[in-house]
Amino acid sequence: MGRSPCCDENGLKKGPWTTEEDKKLVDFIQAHGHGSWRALPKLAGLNRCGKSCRLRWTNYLKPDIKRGKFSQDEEQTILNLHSFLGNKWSAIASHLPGRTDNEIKNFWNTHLKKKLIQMGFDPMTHQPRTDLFATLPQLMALVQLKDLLLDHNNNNPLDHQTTRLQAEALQLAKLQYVQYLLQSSSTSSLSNHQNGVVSSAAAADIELINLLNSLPNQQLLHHHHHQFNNSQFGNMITTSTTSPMAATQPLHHHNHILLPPLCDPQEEEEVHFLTQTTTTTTTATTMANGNDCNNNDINNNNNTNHNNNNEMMNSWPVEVLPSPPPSSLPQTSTSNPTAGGGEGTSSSSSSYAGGVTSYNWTELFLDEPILSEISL
DNA sequence: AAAGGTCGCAACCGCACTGGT
DNA sequence: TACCAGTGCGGTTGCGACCTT
Repeated sequence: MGRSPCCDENGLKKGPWTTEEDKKLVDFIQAHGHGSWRALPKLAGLNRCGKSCRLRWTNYLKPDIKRGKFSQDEEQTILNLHSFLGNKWSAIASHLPGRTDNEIKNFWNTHLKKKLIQMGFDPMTHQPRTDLFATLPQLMALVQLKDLLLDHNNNNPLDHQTTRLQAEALQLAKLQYVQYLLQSSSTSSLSNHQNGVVSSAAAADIELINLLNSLPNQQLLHHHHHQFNNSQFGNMITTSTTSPMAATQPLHHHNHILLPPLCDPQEEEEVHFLTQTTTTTTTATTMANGNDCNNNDINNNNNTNHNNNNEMMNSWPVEVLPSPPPSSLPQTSTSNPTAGGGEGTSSSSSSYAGGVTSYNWTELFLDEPILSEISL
């Protein structure tokens, strides 16, 4: 069970590989195979440890490695597999020819996880998060939207009613979040902590906290003359970040998340889109549908709410597969991922598909009294 | 133009597992 | 059975590129 000696013990080189080193490694492996990775560096004339050589070869230099952007199919495959394999990157990679576990892991952490969070899905379970806190990105978007609409349509300063609603919405959100923290501390989060495991669901919370931190402080304080007390909000953040989770998770700061995008945010023209909208209800619905990145015909959306919900799902191709049993959700057990849960190749299952198709943002929005009030 | 911030990816770290002795 | 080398794997970090102010 001994650990491999590390590179720094022998003054071996670390860090980025040069083209010369790459060439030495490739030439040697093509001529002799890698054999023993530990012996390889000396034989190949490299001042690196074997582990570093192995990583460089498997993650970058191997001839069959596919590089470049992930396709929609690949993206969907990753989502499907992750929904029941969890962070078993190597297992996921085995279903994506030419892609390495490292590359998939990076892609997940930088793109797909954010995407799910923005949509209100728990990236750990791939299920919709029904607590109000999970809907905060959309709630904030709605509040912002109200501002935009008023500014655009009336060209007037914000009225008191709007700012009051903004404050109420955030107060409600705050209370909901505190309740959420209390509940979760006695259930999943706590058990995860006890196991020394940091759940991605809680990581999602941190991301949302950051979102909260970035959005309303400026906006509300700017418009609301401090009716919504900044220190109150700050306390909420402080409370949350003192949790064991927060202590172990880096606080990634993200830019504003205005809408739950299903398309590439870079392709969205949010301001243009929003300022063309004439009613809040329409916009909330469109936000709920989320996928109309290239659709400027708002009136059409207004008449096709339900259809668009389906289109939303279609915009992100989902394999129609049976849902796995709960036990096959990502776990931290040490069981072999290939042994349980039926890690099939073409017949694999996905809870993700079921979760998405049963989820309706419109209902979530309009069932909230405060949001109904805003949308009137 | 420059400084600071953010993001994405390559590489590293360290634990876990396997098989040989 | 214990030890050790080799390897697999998931989490984390460092840094360059790009973006924003």
